[in-house]
Amino acid sequence: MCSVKGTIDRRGAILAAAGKVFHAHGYAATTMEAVAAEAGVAKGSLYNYFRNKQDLFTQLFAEITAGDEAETDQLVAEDILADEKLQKLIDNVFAQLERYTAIGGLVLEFWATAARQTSASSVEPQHQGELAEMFEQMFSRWRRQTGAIVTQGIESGLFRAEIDPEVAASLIVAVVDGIIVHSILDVGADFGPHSLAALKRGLLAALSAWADTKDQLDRGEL
Amino acid sequence: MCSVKGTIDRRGAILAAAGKVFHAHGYAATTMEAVAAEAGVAKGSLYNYFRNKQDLFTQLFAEITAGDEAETDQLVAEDILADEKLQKLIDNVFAQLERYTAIGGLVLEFWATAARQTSASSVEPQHQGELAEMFEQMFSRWRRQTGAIVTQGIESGLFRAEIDPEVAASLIVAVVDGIIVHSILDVGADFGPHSLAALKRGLLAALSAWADTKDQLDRGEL
Amino acid sequence: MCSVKGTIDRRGAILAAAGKVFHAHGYAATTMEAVAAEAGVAKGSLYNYFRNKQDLFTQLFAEITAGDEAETDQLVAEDILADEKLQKLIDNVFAQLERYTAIGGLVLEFWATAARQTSASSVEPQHQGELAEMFEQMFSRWRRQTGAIVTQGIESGLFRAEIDPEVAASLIVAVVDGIIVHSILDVGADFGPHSLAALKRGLLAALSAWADTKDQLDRGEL
Amino acid sequence: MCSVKGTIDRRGAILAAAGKVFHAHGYAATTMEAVAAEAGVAKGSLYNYFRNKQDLFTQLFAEITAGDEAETDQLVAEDILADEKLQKLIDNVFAQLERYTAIGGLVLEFWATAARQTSASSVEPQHQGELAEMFEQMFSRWRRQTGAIVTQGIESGLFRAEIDPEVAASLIVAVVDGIIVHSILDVGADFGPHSLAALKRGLLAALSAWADTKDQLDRGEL
DNA sequence: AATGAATGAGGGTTCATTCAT
DNA sequence: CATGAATGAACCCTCATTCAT
Repeated sequence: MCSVKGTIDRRGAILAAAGKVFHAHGYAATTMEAVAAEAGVAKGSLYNYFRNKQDLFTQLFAEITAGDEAETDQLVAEDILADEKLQKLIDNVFAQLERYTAIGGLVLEFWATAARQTSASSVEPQHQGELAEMFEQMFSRWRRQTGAIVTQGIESGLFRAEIDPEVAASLIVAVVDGIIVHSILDVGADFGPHSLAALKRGLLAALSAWADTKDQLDRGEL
Repeated sequence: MCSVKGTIDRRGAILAAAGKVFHAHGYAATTMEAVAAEAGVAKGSLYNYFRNKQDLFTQLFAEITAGDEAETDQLVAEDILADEKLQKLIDNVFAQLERYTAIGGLVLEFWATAARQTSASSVEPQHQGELAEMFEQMFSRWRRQTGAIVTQGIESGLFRAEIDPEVAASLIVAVVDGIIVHSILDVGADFGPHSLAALKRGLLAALSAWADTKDQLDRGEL
Repeated sequence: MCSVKGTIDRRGAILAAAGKVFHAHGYAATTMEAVAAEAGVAKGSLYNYFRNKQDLFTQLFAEITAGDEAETDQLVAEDILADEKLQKLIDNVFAQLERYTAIGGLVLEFWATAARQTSASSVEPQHQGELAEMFEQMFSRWRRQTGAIVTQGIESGLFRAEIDPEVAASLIVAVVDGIIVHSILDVGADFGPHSLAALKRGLLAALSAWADTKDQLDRGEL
Repeated sequence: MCSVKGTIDRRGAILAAAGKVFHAHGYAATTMEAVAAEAGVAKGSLYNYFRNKQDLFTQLFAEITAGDEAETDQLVAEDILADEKLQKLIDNVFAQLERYTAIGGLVLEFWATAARQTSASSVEPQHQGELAEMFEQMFSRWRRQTGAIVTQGIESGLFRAEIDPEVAASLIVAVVDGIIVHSILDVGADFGPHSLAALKRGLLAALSAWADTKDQLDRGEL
């Protein structure tokens, strides 16, 4: 409405381009020129929307992860059994495996490099902190939400009472992230529907109170 | 014998320095100058031992992972029960978590960037191939060894017969690597002895034939 | 017209600077920094106009030799006697001796080194091929044009019929280039107007049919 | 006698190796390491025999040209006709064309680069002067000897009296060097026996007193 | 806002030369 | 004399960032 002719969403276009290029080449090997070319704008224009390369990356990350929190919070609040919730949670992740893989590579790389730096570099530490904080938040939210589901399961008697929800959440998140990482690394492991089912079965087996689980098994539901 | 004092292990010193600097700054942000400084040698000296930066990295990786295969193969061949073997395997990994963490960041970064690419970069593809192959081998060995243990467990009736050893191995490796990654990223999750025990318990619960597991649980062994 | 003042010809300035510096120091001893300094631009700016050092050199060569072909072709086509044509051709060369001397050193050096090689060097063979091809073309054009004049002379009865135009052209070009080389090397030989006249006289004596030449000699024209 | 076992001529071996490598790669692209490898000695050993790279090159040049002077002086002193002498001189050069080609490339390159330098370079100018002087001497000797033959020819009435021996010598040397250069550059010109004969014929035609030459032509000797 | 030429610090790598053994 | 590891100056080239238009 306010954008009449060619006033396309430049910022969006740049972010989209950045997503492609960062994913294709990694952070270090991505040049601002390549992003500009992919976005169809001039190199200098990037700096009208983003302070610098790191800022571009940070905002890209924010863009990609935006919306995840709300979605998952909604799932946590749904009125279904905890085991089903957990399965849905996992299904959701794997349904978006591609997206997570895309961003995952960047997270890994970025963390593996700049974010860990203590000294060095002419990059202003401020920006790094921004990204580090975003990472931290993403993971802690992820654990918190998973922990909530586990707690629900324990409270409803579905999961074994002696389970520590925090520990369980950490481990569950670790499995899922491990799979994502293996997918990113494309390391030979195959995570098709078969593996996915096995994963869910295994997780529930580990979490479930025996009777219930056994019943489910008997009913052939797992 | 005649070379005790003066014959310093320059190559070793450089590798050690490279390990530190790579770990601290990541691959891209590590300068050969920094490595040289850390090693206490001149920049040019690095090239007496390593063809280039990539070669230094590759050989560092080889150095760090050397010995792992034999050690684990030995474990696989031991004459103990599969569940105990699996626990030992995991214990081994976590006992060396620090070492894996050190190299892990580099693996992640490297894979997340250069290794995924076929085009780009002026780096000779040969070296990337070398490293890629080493990665591939490391992971596939890791899965193979884990799978062997799972198979042993199934054959001895300890683990449920319907388990696909390959799938199980992939998932187990994924959990473990997920934890390593989380450790690398230092993302807020705590993987102390408590979590470790829970992990082992959960894994065995997911793998075990019910009766046996239940017995063990009854005996309070898990 | 609207760009009179500010629109400096950066590329031209760099080429001019490169000409000076290459000529003064030779290819190998010329640093991009020196060229940049001479041109009054930053080091990095060179790479906005030329892909690399070789490309700069190649384009410099192309720039210098541009226009020669057309000019000489025109001479060949003129409606004057072959012996006069030949003399004009030589006069032209020597009138531009300075320019040929400037570029000649580079040609010699380049050919004497990199261009002879197929292996070695990290330089992309493509560029060398480019330059090698330009050299080849320059020399073959040179011979072709000279050969055409000789043929004209033979056909008109001015030159001896038993002369092989190709051989004669090769030799004539060799003399001229030999003189250029000696000038480049500044090796003590003096090629003033006196020598030039002697050269032309000698050449025509060697080429001419006896009767005519003798007549000319008798008339004191040579 | 004084060299019993392995005391081979190290210096000679190095020079031979240097000749090969310099010829193959040119001065700039030749590394001391490559020379050492070719010679089968350690890099450091080169510096026991030669002060530095330039010195090695200079001494190589001296070695190669040694003996030429005496040989040609002998020819000049022989008791044969001047035209035959000239032909022999040329024959000699072309009989050794390969050797001259080998050294020629280096002369050209060296002159084209280091020797012309006025400022710059950390190389001590002293060495350059040495080489420059050697070049100068080689060419001036070459002209002097040729001039002597021309003078003999004039005095004996074989060559035209009005010829300036110095100019003629300069031109003759220029032709010959031109051909050498073209051979070095391998520029498409073919200088087989046919061309060689034509060259000699042409030269004598240009030099010769008419009657004599005509007689020779009539006798079919040219 | 958009552009893209200009910048220049910095990185990886080479190699002539030295010197301790 | 022989060796070859060590050195470090220097080079080519990249690319994030700026700024005049």
